[in-house]
Amino acid sequence: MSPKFVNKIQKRKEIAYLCSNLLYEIGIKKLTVSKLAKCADIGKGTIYEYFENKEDIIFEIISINIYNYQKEFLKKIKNISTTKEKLFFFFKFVLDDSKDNMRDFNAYKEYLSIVFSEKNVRMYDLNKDTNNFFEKRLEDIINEGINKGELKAIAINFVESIFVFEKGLILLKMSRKNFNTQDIYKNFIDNLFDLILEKNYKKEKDV
Amino acid sequence: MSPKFVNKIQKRKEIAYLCSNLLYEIGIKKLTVSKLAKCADIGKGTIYEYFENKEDIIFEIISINIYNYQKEFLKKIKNISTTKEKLFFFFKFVLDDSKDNMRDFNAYKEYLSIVFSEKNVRMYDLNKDTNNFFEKRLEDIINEGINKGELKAIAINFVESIFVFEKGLILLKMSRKNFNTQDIYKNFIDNLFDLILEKNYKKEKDV
Amino acid sequence: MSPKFVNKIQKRKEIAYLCSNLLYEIGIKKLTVSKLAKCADIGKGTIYEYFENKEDIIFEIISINIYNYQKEFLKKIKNISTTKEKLFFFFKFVLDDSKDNMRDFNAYKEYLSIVFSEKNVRMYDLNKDTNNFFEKRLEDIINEGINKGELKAIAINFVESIFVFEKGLILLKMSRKNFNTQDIYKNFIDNLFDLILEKNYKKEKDV
Amino acid sequence: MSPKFVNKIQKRKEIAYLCSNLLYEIGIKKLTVSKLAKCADIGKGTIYEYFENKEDIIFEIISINIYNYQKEFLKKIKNISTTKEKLFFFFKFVLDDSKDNMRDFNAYKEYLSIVFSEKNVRMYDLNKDTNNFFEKRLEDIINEGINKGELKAIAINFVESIFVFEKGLILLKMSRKNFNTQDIYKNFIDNLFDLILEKNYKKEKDV
DNA sequence: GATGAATGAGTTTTCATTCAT
DNA sequence: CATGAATGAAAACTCATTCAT
Repeated sequence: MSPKFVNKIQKRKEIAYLCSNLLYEIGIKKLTVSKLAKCADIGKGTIYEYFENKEDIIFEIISINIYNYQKEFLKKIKNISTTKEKLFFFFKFVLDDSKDNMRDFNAYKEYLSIVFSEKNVRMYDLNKDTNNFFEKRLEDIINEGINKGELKAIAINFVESIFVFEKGLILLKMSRKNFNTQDIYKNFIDNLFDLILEKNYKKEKDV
Repeated sequence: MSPKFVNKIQKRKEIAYLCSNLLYEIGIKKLTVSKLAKCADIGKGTIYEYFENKEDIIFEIISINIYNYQKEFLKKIKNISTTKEKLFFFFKFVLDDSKDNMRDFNAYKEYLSIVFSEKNVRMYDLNKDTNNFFEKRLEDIINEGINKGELKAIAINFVESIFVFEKGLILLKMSRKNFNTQDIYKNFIDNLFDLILEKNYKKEKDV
Repeated sequence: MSPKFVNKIQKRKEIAYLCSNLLYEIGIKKLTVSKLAKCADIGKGTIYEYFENKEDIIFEIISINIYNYQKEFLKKIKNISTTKEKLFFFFKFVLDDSKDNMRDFNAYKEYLSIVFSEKNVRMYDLNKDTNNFFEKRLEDIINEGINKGELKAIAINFVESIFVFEKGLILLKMSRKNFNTQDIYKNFIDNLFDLILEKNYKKEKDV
Repeated sequence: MSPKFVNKIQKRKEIAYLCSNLLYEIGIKKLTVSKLAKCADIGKGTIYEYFENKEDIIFEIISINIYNYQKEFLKKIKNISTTKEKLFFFFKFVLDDSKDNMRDFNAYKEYLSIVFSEKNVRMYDLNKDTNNFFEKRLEDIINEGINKGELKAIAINFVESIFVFEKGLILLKMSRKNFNTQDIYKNFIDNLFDLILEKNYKKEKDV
């Protein structure tokens, strides 16, 4: 609990944050410690004052990225009213081709490419936590929809499948050139809502 | 019978086949041309007689793997009768933890890690073709089920979503330690069959 | 004196002749035994039936090139009448930018680059012989001019300098981009002829 | 006095200078980055901290050699009084067989072997600059001789030819074993001075 | 005699990590 | 604490030469 120790953790985050953009810009394969040091405007040796090795700093960068994405997610979803819109927001990550979102999407892609090619326990754990976080958020959305009377009670059974479906879209978008996720999402969501939307809401939509 | 002229294409495949296990065992990151040569029991230079570069041999290994998997898939699915069993077989890739299947699964994981971290056009193309192949097979399965009266006609609308769902399971299994795909699959398939199975078939099941 | 032995020498020349163009086209640095074999339409191993090593075949190619150039030189110079024209023809090698001549010029450039970078005795000897041949030809030209009364007797003293001057032009043309040898040659030859041309010839020219 | 910041340009020159001898001793063909590193007593990787690639360090070595030669040339020529002696000094490069001079001569030979076998723009440019420098110096020598009344005014017309002649001697010395340049030079210079020396100077000499 | 398949020594180059200052 | 200079292990790739057929 010495202030020195706190500073170390703080500085770790600062450095990682500064390097955040670099990762998704040039990709992990071309990322070097030299470039990271230059990007954070510190010496190459200083990197090793705060990080065990290259893997460590990459992990920190990705952690911060994910943490920020989650924080942002929670903040923004508050302002969304209907369940359908919330679901759409949940899928925004895989639907939105804006520069900002693609930054996050590509960062996640780099992240997965590590997870797939290395047996990195921390990365696996981080991924599990992230998955759990977002699956929980999806559950929240559905539960709220049920409580508000928008959705049928059985909707809760679909949480898992919806979550998996989103992962599938992610994989396809990552592994295909110019893969159109929007159309597939629309088709999916229409079929889904036929099953889980409460009648009065459906009618409103039809009218 | 003199080896004066070697069938280069044939030898390419032989070498790639011999190295096939190495790829999924040690992963692309630790794969070196030296190791590949040793694994195929040939000289380092010989690799370059048959492959342009390291990327070329990796591509060949993966191509062969995928090609063999597809061939095997077509052969085996012929002997399966019911639609439900066929679907299960379609998902076998992501459900079966046997050594043999994990070999293929891990090979595909290595493959995706390349696709994610490099901008390799051939890899993207191969991926597209493979995706198309399997989505088509899924369509065949569903269509057959409809024609045989097992499934409702609307089932065809679900092909895309089922395909995406499988991809989602793949991503999750690849990025999570000991991820249990079976339970999720069962839940998904039960919900799905409630929607697309013809009544008489459902009753049979219930009885 | 067995016919087999004669055939070997003959075949050496045939192979070298076929590869002659390849040398100046791609340069010694990029010349490989594989390419040589392909160019002569024989097997790589066959090269080593007729040549000791790579250096040996390069030497043979260059020898042939030089030999042919000399043969051609002797044939063509016969049809030239005046001394000035003969001298011009002597300098043709360094003045003529035609494709054909540049082929020979570049071949000689490659040749010198070997002589300069390796301590190859045969190359040195070949070069000496070639130098001697052409210096002798220059002497012939000048002597003939004197005998015909075109040149002053002292002209013979300039043979060596003229020869060296030509080498200087060669070096400059080889080591400079778009080096204009013609103007320098004209200037040189005019000054020279002021000194060595017999008066009556000079007058003719002035009138 | 901390070595935290090394003057990269300075160190470049230092390394290149240390490797200078190696180049002319073993020649470019046998020069490897490993040997260069060992010669400069640094690690192989350190070479790449200061040079882009192998070509880059070779270029630096040669540049330094040429630069030093020019500096030395200017310094020494100041102390020479007569034009004839100055001319002799100008030709020293191709006449002097002392170890020191041969070092420079061989370095230039290696340099030309690169220029001849590669299409290296920087090398071409360096060569042009060097040529221009020395042709200008030759002009200075002749002009001075004219101004001092040693030489006839027409001597200036011979600058170019003298320059080319020197290049010819260089080529011959480089491509011939034990080529005697001195005799040829003497013959040349005597003929030349018959033409361009002012009468009183000639008489002095004769007397 | 002819051949081309096989090879491995040798080359350039990269870059995570160390360590003296 | 901070640093950047130094490094060498490791990697991809080349190609002259050998040799079994």
